[in-house]
Amino acid sequence: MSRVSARDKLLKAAGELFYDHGITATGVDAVITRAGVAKMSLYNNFKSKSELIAAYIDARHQEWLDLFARRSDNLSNGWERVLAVFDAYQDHAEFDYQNGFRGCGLLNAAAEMPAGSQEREAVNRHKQEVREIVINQLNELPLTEESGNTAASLAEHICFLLEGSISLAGLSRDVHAISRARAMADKLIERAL
Amino acid sequence: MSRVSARDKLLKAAGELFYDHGITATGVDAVITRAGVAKMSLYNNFKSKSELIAAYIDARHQEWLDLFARRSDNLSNGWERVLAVFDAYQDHAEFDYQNGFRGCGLLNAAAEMPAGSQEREAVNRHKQEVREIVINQLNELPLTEESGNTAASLAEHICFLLEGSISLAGLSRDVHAISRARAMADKLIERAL
DNA sequence: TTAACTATACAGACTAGTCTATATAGTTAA
DNA sequence: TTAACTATATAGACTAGTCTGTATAGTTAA
Repeated sequence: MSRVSARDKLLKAAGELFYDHGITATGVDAVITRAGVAKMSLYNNFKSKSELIAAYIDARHQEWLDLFARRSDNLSNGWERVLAVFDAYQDHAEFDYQNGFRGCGLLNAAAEMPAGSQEREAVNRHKQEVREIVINQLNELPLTEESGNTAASLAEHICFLLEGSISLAGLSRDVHAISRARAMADKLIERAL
Repeated sequence: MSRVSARDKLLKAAGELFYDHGITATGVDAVITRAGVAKMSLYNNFKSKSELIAAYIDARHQEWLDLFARRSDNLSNGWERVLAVFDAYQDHAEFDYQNGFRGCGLLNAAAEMPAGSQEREAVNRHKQEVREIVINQLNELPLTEESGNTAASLAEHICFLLEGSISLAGLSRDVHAISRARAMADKLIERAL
């Protein structure tokens, strides 16, 4: 009957609870209850809560890559594809969250973890990958590199706008902040050409 | 002998532990042990852990206002005082944290709290106040308001850079990201004059 | 049969918060 | 000076519940 594996149910439930209430504040009992699954199904699929957290971080990373791919697939140039990075985050922000938008799930996860932890490193790698995507798209454009305006530095500026706008959008419950940041990035690229 | 009040010891200990390990992951026993204080001294000074958290958020807010005041006191114009906002965060980032820089303590605190909670609202108010400080400083400058470049929108751009750079600086352990964001803000203001 | 699942009980550490009783330092007033 | 009072601190036992993780026995479906 239930052709959804316990593992997938657990990842879905953990995704919702971790995002809404935070990771540390979410107990494994809450996860299995929401998943509608036995406790041993959790520990048969994951060695520990830590491993479930790692899988959660991986899933969010993959989810964003998929959203970006869908947004950028049919676009013709790097400029549009940089803006699609914002669109992917916007899509993410507009998911039907149980208790409202709370910013980037990965940044929130990192905020709960100690410096140097695997979890923070995993989130760091995700953000580096986003930045590299932006750099690669900008490198396709004929940037006029006057006044030290390299693709790398422009990409960093755009990533600051991205992360800052998502955090503040989550805090102020104003999802439009992300599209305003997108417009700022648009103008920056225009000026750099 | 010990002329430091239990309350101050508790706020200091909570400040360190909450920042380093997160709020939910820090138990009240850990706080009183680090403070070197009896448990009843916590509950004589604070009604609950929630109230200690609220006091922690207040203290971080006040701490930033003090850092900004010290950085901006002897500056002569709004341009420099906007850049002093970055310097205040940089000062904050260079504190001698027990376990390394982990970004903005207030944003991290908000990341652990559910949407709509008092704690998130308090952090939101802090960020709004920072933004208003930036707007007020920009309003002292003769901005050429071509292409919709108002003080408010320029301030939002600068605040995105601020929050984004702090989060990414904490993740990548690269505190210099904040000064690179400062340089970006500097160039933005220059262009807007 | 094999593998993945369920249900439930359990261990042991930890959680926030309360309680009683005691110590000490400073203030007030006879 | 002495005594009473107040405020703040201490130690440490205690409640009632939650935490992660394990153990065990039974069920379901390919």
